[in-house]
This record gives sequence, structure tokens and C-alpha cells, in this order.
Amino acid sequence: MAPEKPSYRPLHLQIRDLLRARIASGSWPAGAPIPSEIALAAEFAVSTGTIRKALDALVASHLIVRHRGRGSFVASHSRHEALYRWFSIEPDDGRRCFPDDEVLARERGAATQRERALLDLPPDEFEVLRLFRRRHVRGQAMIRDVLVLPSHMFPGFDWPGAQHRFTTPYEYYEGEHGIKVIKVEETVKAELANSDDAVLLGLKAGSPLLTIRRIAMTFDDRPVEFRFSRVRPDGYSYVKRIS
Amino acid sequence: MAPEKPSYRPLHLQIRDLLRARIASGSWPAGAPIPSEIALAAEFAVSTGTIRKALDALVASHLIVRHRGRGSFVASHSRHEALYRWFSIEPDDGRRCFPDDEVLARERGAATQRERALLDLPPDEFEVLRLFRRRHVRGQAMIRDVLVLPSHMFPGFDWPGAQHRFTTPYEYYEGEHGIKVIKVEETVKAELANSDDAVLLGLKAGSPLLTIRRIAMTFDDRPVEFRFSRVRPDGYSYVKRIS
DNA sequence: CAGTGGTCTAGACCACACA
DNA sequence: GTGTGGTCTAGACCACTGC
Repeated sequence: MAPEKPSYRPLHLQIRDLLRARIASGSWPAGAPIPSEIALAAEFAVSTGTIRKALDALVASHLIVRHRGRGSFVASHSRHEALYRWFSIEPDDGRRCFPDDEVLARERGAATQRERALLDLPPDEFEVLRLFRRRHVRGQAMIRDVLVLPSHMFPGFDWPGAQHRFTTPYEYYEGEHGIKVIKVEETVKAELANSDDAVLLGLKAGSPLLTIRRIAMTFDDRPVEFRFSRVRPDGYSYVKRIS
Repeated sequence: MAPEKPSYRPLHLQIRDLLRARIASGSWPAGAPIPSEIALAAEFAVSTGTIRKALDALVASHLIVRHRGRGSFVASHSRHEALYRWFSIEPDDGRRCFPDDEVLARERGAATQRERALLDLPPDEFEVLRLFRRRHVRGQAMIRDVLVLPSHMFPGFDWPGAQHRFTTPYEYYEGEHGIKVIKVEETVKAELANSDDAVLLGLKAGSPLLTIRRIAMTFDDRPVEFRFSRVRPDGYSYVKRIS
């Protein structure tokens, strides 16, 4: 006999996915209030306990936030807690602080073979946006990076222009282009500083350097941004906590 | 008015902490079955829903595992899923595989100032165990590391000897010394290969190298092990996924 | 004050493992 | 079978927010 597909999924999972779809589709935009437990229970004709289990899962995956007495809301990158969520570099003295951006250059061009693959560009799309930055902390150049974006997902892209309204690129993607980054994958390597690193980060060529390649994804693992960072290693570490 | 301490904590949190304490104290050792929901509900005189919420939290923090029809059990490092939980290095070709250990040396000696601080040694303890290893993958030397342990927590320490019974040090700590690692913190840096790296990993001195400093902790953030790893960067990356 | 989410209860029914 | 955990219900009560 051929294996049967599961004919049943728990209600709370079905509801969780339906609610997630509403957030993914943009019908519930970032920051918007969502219906109360009671309203949702009525809409789906289930008990509040089942709704609660679905909402708890969305809280766990950072898709909504809930406040007793106020209601539930679609999570947003503009919340302060979101700032450090994706940023894994910490000074060795423990005093975390978020770097300032300096946009060095911006270009629009044909995607390389590698960029096409990393960003999973559809066959009829060939253009990417590239944003070259330098990032400072306490006045010192700490990171230089390049952000590569699929052009077709960001019509009218204007990050340096919108920088006064949004504190991070992800907040800008979300607020201005309706694209919510929900997952990133970073691979870290050690390399040697080249002459550009020497100039931009004030290092000696040939000194060691941390490099980070990041793929940022939205719903359904769709790539949104590829980022390549080169980090000066003196005084800073890449940190991962596992529990 | 002086601020009042909270006179009330939710029952499910209190019960979660009580159950966690039983695991921490060793009265419920790794792998042991724990009482059923109904039995726990009777013991604490609460409803099964409250017990369930406490147990769900313990599942989320990997302290217990539950199987429908069989029961709930204290989680153990010997489970296969635990193998990769703490290991963040992945080959660039995607084919993950766990390295073999080769113990190069073992020593027992006085802790350095730095080791004392990292391991939070009590004032009357001065001795550490050091284990020097090399780790291979597909026949190639990939990592060399040193493990530093507080001597007083591991009486009769015999890792290379017990290597035929336990697959990883953490499984050995748990099975033989009753010490369960539940959390690690890693800081990653880029450095240059020295002459020892050149010999042990087959690199050129001066080539870039990933270094990882790890603190492994048991309950109450008590340090159990300090580990310093030096990783050959060609073909491997340190990976972190955030969602 | 009404409305929200957080806690807690006391059940019922089901899928599954094991003897 | 019996016993386990997983799902789901229909309530009650409380703490908190904002009007």
C-alpha cells in the first residue's frame, strides 16, 4: 500500500499557520493590532485554549507580541529588543553597543552567478542592488560590509535617504517595502586583511580578519538580502550562546 | 512606600523550578523516567493543565523529553540529537559530519589566573585538568583544542579511558560525574596560525585561523569546562542560524 | 468601567506504546 | 487491555490597560 498522507493536523497548528499567512501576506502589517483571543475563537469556532496555543507559538517565533490589558500586535523590527537580535558581535569588555552606519557607495548592476544562486533570483531577473558601508563604534571603524539585494523586491530602493526615519535596514525593508526578515543564517570564517581592509578599517594588510556571510530570509525561506561583512578582530568577538 | 516583592508566582513556574531542581540535584538522573502528568498533578495538588505547562517549559529548555504512550524522561547527552547541538562547525559543501577525537596529552596542574577566573574556581581550589586534543574529519586534521576542567568537580577523571563507552566529553561528564552541561557560550575570533598550528593542522604559519573560546555551564551558570579550539578555515565555517 | 491577556481548573476524547 | 502524552473544551478568576 502506498503510504497515506496525514488526514489530520491539530487545530492549533492549522490556526497558527493561517494567522502566520495573514502576517506574511501583509494583510496584518507590522505593528498592527490583531483580534483578541475571544474574537479569534469565534472566527475559527474553537475554544480560546486552542487559539492561545496558536498565539503562543507565534510569540515564540517572534511574529507577534502580546500585552496584558492592551492586546496582541504583529511584531516589528522597530522594537528596541529587535536591535541586537541579529547582531552577534560584542566587544571583549562586555559593553555592547550598536555601530553607526556610513554608506560608502550604492550601485545597481547585473548579478554575478554567485549572487544569483545565493539570492535565488527567478530566471527573468538579473539585477541586484549593492550597498557598501562602513560601520563605526565609539568613533572607530569596526566593520565594512556590502549588502546585496534582489532589485525586483525593492522598487524605489532608497536606504541612505530613509536612514533618518529607520534605524536599521531591516526596519526599512519592513516599513517601506513590506518585507519582513524572520530568519538569518551566518557563516563565519577567518581571512587575511587585504589592501582595502587596510585602508577602510585602519589595519595592516595580512593581519587576521573575521568575515561573515549572511543570508537574510523572509517567509518560506525566501532570500531577501545577502550580506558580506569584514570585521576587525582586535577587541571584538563573534558570539553565540546555546542553551 | 518601599516597592513590594512579588508575593505570588504562577504555579506552573514554581512547579517548573521544583522539577528542574530535582534534575539539577541528581535525584532524577539523565535518562530516568519521571512521574506521569497525573501523578505529578496529584503530588502538587494542581490540575494536569498546570503540570503540562511546567513540563512544556522543561521540554523547550531540553531538560526532558516526552513520548506519547511511553512517558517522560530526563534528557541525556547520549541521545543522537544532542551530538550536533553544541557543534557549530560545518563543511562548506554542506555534508555535516562529526570529527573523531585524538587525545594528544593530559595534564593536571595549577590553574592560571585566567583559568581561575573563567572557571570561577572557589578560593580553596587551585587545580585544573587539561586535555589536549586533535580532531579529524575524513582523515584530515580539522581542529586542535584544549579542554580545561576544575579538578575538584571531576574526581577520578579518565576521559581517554572512558572514550570507548561515551562518544562525547559531555556525555562522559553526565554519565560518570553527574554533571549536566546545559548551556555554552562561544566567542569566535580570527588569528594567525603559529608554528604549533602549522605542525598539528598541516597549515602554513601565518595563515588565517578561526579560534573559539567556549565556556560550558551547568545549572545556575556554574562553569564546568573551558575550551579553546583552533580551527583550519579552508573548507569549514562557523555557522549560526537565528530565527 | 469594559476589554485584554495570563492563570488555572476538571473534565473528554484520541493516538500511541507496551505487555 | 492499561497507561501514557497530545488535543480540545468551556468555563472561572485575576492583573492590567486605557477610556
